[in-house]
Amino acid sequence: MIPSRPALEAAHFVDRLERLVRASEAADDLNPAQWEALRYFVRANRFSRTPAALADYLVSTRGTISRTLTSLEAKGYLRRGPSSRDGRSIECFLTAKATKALSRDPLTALARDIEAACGEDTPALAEGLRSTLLTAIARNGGRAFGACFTCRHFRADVRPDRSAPHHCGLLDEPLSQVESQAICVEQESQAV
Amino acid sequence: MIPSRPALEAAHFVDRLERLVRASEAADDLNPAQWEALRYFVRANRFSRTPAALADYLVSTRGTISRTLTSLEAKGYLRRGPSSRDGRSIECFLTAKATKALSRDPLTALARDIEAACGEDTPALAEGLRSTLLTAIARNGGRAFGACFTCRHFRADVRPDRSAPHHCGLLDEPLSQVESQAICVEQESQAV
DNA sequence: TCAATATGATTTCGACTAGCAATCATGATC
DNA sequence: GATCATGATTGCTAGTCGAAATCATATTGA
Repeated sequence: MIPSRPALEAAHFVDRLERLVRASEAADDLNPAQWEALRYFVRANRFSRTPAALADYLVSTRGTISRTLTSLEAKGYLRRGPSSRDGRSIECFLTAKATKALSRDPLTALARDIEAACGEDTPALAEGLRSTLLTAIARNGGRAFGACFTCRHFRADVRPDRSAPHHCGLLDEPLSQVESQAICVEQESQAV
Repeated sequence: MIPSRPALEAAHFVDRLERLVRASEAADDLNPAQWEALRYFVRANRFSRTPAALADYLVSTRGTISRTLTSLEAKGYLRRGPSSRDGRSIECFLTAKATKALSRDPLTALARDIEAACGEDTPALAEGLRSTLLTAIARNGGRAFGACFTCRHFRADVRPDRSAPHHCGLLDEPLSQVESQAICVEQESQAV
């Protein structure tokens, strides 16, 4: 199937926009892969802050990710520690330096441009891109990494604990309100 | 200014979509930069098929581009020759091998996903992205590289020659119908 | 229970890429 | 015609990536 001209143009624009972002990223002392790692960890829930999950998210290899994290840790953006859930696994935490860096994330500049250019049509654009992403991920056999609360294992308000009222049916763990908004490596769409 | 949530999400989706494309690109014997060079040259008009124009388009340096082109030439995707317009300049031509490679461009797969996901909203998505790109380029002080016929130097149907009826007022050159659709390094928006 | 297998993280290795700065040639300017 | 701007390339260096090997821990199933 040959895509229509608007579809081809849209793909080109995605490509060029991303290249502009990458050009800005080099200005800091972080490279594109390192930026993406920071962006991931700040949005990932506690089941998903591992090198392997990041490798899946970025469609990269674990070896490559390992070195990216070593580099981030050396520069003081990240701390690695053993996982309490799995003896093989490593858990990653962002430092205050990382949080500060994220406040000047070049991707935020792109978001501003989107808003300036699209105005009230921004939500429609976001929805179109979201559904495109899901289509593309399905085609490539990858994982969606959607928000926790959109998952079919999510159970809302089933616990008496007010600080963690929700529940993950897959991992059998309580979930706070904030956690339910985070992205999760295990997330699966509601629809069957 | 802090962007709205939909704007931030849209930016994230652009980022992730591009990463998926990059992951597919590695499957061929071309790397991302080489793919982008091929995509550029197949769409660039004859005033724009130079290393310097490509460097501007990709927001890269001429040294880097020079090496990318050397690599493409060694692999048989590209041919470099002297420019007839400028003794310092080099003109690049894609080979049949490049044309064939472009038919399996991973970015075309993205275009298909866009069309599958957005259906009749695809043109609206393309417009939103186009106007975002123009905003982003303006902010970064770059060049737009728009289609020739959208340029303020473009003069339609001013020549008797049916094979090249249009005219570029900046370079003082005749333009064919096909050329007027191509992207141009000199393109400037109509609006003042 | 315990061997076989799967998964998670890391490291080594080699190929490649990027940007910077220097160099050389040609064009444009005054 | 001297000076400066522009176009292309290359040496240098730092850094990136992926594949494969290695080691540790979990999981599975006979």
